Amino acid sequence: MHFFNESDPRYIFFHVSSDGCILFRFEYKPKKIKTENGKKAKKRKQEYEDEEEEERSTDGSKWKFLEHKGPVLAPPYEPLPGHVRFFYDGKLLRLSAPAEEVATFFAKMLDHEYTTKEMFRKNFYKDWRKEMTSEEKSKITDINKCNFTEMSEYFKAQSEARKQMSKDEKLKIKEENERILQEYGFCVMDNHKERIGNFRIEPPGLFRGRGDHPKMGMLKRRIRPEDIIINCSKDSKHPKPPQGTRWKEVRHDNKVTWLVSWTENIQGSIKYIMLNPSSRIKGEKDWQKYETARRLKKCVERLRAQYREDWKSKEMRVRQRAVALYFIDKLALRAGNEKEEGETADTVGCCSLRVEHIKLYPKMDDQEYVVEFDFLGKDSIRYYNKMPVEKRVFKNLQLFLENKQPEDDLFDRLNTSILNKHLQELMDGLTAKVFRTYNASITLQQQLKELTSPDESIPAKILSYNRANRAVAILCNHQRAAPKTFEKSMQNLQTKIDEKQKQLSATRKQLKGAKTEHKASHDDRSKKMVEVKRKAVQRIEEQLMKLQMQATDREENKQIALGTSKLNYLDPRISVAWVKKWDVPMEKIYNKTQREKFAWAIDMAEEDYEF
DNA sequence: GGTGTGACTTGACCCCAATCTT
DNA sequence: AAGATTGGGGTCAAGTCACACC
Repeated sequence: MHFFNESDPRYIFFHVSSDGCILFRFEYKPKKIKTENGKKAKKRKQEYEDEEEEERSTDGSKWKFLEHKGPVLAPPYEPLPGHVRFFYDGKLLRLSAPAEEVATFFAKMLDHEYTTKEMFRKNFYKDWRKEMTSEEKSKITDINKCNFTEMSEYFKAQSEARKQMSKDEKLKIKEENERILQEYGFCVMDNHKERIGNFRIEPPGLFRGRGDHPKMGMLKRRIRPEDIIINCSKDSKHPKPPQGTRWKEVRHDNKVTWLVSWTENIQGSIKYIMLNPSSRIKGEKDWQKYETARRLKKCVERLRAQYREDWKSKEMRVRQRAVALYFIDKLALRAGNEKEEGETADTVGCCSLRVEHIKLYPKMDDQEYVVEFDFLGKDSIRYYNKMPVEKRVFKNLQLFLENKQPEDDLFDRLNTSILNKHLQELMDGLTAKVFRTYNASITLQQQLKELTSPDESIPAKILSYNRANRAVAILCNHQRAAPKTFEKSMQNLQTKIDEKQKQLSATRKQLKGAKTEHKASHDDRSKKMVEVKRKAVQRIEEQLMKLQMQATDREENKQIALGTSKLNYLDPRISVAWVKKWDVPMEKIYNKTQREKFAWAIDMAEEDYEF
């Protein structure tokens, strides 16, 4: 059997009226499997299509046929060569293989700051001891007496050697990776060959949580076939476990989209292997998400009026819900589920805000009723913002704060489940996160409208696009650490600009000279010269402008990450429409992967698309 | 309601290969 | 050819939300 490799998605969609809102039913048709030629194939094709028309009905099944090769397991541990030594308390100590493996995890991280953190060291040491022989346990009693430097040096040398490999060797590795990708990186789901997202099982190592994580440094154990659940069709060719091993389970659950799962030992949560964002199943979901956000657009004013009304409610519960919703809407905060204390870093979202996270200022500078937010959100990224709010919100907040300690919940009568139940009643499919999607997308659309000037150049248009994107990223608080090389790369760019500037003035001077000469001689040759110089000036001006745009863009982007909003919050059809409207090449906005992920939108949206 | 679990989306950061510069 | 830079992909942690069960 062989497959199409080029993706040429086709879509069918229906409008379904519900509650005055238009719903879409997504029917995404990526490439078909190309089977044998001839009548038989034609007949099969017809069968597939007949099947497809009736599929995705009401029973919640996600697929009918699923076949894959299973995961790629982590490579087995390779013991260190004899010359790499470990010292305890200054004395050479030969470690057993299991203890050595865990020690190498630590050694590999030695240059990272977190290996100096007490919590990291403590957790590592505790888990490391579990891997030691009783003899090792009795000898090694203090992690501070462990010397991992030779191991660390060895790994550094290894990675150095890898960099120094010849072209041939590198090519071989590349080919091998390609082979593995071809073998394990694709599956067949309902007549389509689809790319798998993460087909490699996570290798063992030391857990590194984000922020101040209580479990940092713990051993993330090796996943064996016996830990792995395979999900595929009964009538498919089941993936084979490695010789002499067996899977934990092979199941055939078409109510879920994952192919492989296992339970991770740090939090005890389940990890999955799923399809790539370019797949039908992910694309449909993505489309659906934006359609829900568009339905919110249609009723958002009604909901806003409602929560403003609720600020006056005599029920505390309702007031809290209404203020929280106001924050979610206005500031694009996340819902804020409760978390188990001591299991994860201490971070919050809207519903889990605590008294200590906000400060109220009846007056601040020339503004009234200012709320200052300062808390750690997802991934322990700090959210800091000062916002003037309406008097009624302010008064409510004062009320919520009464008689509370800093560590008490701000919204003590509210959680995400209550909030989402309420939202569900207001609009079918509405949850807290839809507001983020809606506000992000609507902001992009508005900003694009506002910032794009019809007669600016393509680079200027791209700057406008990035600025619109940036407005969203700021709204959603998508920050990044300023790149380590930021200052330098900025400087380099500035040098380039200075040089261009010099070049420009030199060329301008030449143009002037050419003009004078032409005035004097009036011959063809001097006329040509003027033209040549004029063109040169123009070209250099363009180059200079492009550089300046780039510099502005980069500077403004120093601590802002655009990727997350682009990938997860912005209805791609807005961008596609914009690109088509202004004749900006699609590649300037979406790279190859993004174009694959958003193939449905590129296909669907015309320049008049309105979110 | 409260709690636990499962499935799926969102998120920042790291690394490396491709590309650009010297 | 070697070194520097950068974009993009991969990684895997950390969210959201639905649902089952009591």
